Amino acid sequence: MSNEEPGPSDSASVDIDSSQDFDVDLDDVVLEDEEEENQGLFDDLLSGEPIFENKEVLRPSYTPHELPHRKEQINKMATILVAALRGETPSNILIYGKTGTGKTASAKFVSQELESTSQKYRVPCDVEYINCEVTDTQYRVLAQLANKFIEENERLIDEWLADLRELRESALEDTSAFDDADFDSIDAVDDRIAELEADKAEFETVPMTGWPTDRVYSVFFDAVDYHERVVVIMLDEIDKLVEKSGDDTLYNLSRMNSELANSRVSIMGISNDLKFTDFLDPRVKSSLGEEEIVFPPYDANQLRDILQHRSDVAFKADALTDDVIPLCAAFAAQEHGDARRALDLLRTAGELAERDQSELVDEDHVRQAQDKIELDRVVEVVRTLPTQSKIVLFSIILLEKNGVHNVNTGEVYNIYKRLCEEIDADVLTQRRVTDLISELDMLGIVNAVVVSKGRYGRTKEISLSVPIEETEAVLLSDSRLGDIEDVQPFVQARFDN
DNA sequence: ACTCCACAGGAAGCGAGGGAAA
DNA sequence: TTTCCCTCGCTTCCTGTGGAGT
Repeated sequence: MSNEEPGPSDSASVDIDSSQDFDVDLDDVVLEDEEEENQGLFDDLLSGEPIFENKEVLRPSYTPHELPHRKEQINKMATILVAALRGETPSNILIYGKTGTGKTASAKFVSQELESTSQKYRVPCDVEYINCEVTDTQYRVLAQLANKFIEENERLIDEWLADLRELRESALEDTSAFDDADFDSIDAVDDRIAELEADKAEFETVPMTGWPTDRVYSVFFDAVDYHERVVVIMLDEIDKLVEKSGDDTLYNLSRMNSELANSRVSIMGISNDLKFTDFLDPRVKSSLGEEEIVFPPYDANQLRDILQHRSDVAFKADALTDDVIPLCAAFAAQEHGDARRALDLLRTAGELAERDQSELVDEDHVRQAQDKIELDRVVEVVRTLPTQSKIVLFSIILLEKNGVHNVNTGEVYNIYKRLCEEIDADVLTQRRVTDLISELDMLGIVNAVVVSKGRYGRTKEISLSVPIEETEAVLLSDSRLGDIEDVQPFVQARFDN
């Protein structure tokens, strides 16, 4: 404990010092060279009456303290999880609902409440959150959990050690300190301290990769079972985990309880996909789905409520015209009642209004925001695509630009091969290109439908579902694809065949 | 009723690249 | 150093298939 204190504060002070030095340097430069021009660069922007009061509450990362229209689901979760506070194992829970229906927000809210209540009543209870879209293999889930619990155990041991040392100090002066404690001599306390320190030294963090999975499992198991507690493991986007690496993880987690001596584990799965349990082993399915909670999509009225709630905090009074919120709600309701989308729209509309130096957010800004969000998403997705996918997408664009709609896989592959030769990239097999096209389909960049043309075989009919000019521009900004100068020959070759 | 196209997409497995342990 | 282990992108080999043409 005592040796920790100087450490962080030391390094922190160094950081501050160095950054201050840096600032001073910068200021000097600016003052010398460009005083005039820089004056007022931000002043103009600042002088416009800002529309926002607190933009943070419109961001997806913000967890509200109140979730309108989700009382029922939250109460149900709480009634199930309250068992944890009595030291019993809560039933496993499965939560279903489309994106932006408040699943994650509600679950996080409940788990925060659970943890704070458990502290109040001094019942050991931990909630661990894992997003399975990021952590999508058994190894990684177990490793992440293991490390979190090791960290938690170390923190606990430090706490206990501090208590014990305090007890030891006071006992040295007056043995009556042992009256309320579990120890009756200094030696006993010393033994316990030594024991805890040995335990702490034994913990080893799990590396990102390298270990056999069963070893990770046993480290995780020991870390959880280190002392008495109830553990709730929240697996967000659990369907992604099952899709990618099967149900082994869930099987292992759900049968843990029968082997744990001190602690109890309960799983809370959150899924976008109502049918993902179809792929599960029946045993896993029944144990996981002990309790199911469904989050229905919000309707336009509910979305309006939510937006109203947040906008009261987010915007200055009277910054919105009357039709802004209903319009955001209506747009988002079309997108299967996605509240995240609705908030995004509202925030972007506000930003656009701010950029216009307008004092009011109006209907027009919302419509612009609708387009902007979609375009931004596409640009970002396309920009970060791997090179091979970019080449495939570019092939599709070339065909589309030359008036060939509903292209099939074979045609795309032919153009793709020529492009690869041109820019000296590896040529992948058609099998692989099929997969890349499916990925583009899932990202919503193209639309690929399997159709049968009878005598003329079965293939995918592929069409672009994003604006062609902008997408092409993004692709050409890639250094490798930028080399392609004359594209005509590629498409021309197609008509020659 | 049967054929047969042009693929879709599953299964297995390879090899490079991350890393750990002996 | 060698030997394991996990992950990822990819290939090879394969079986499956809707429906126009016959």
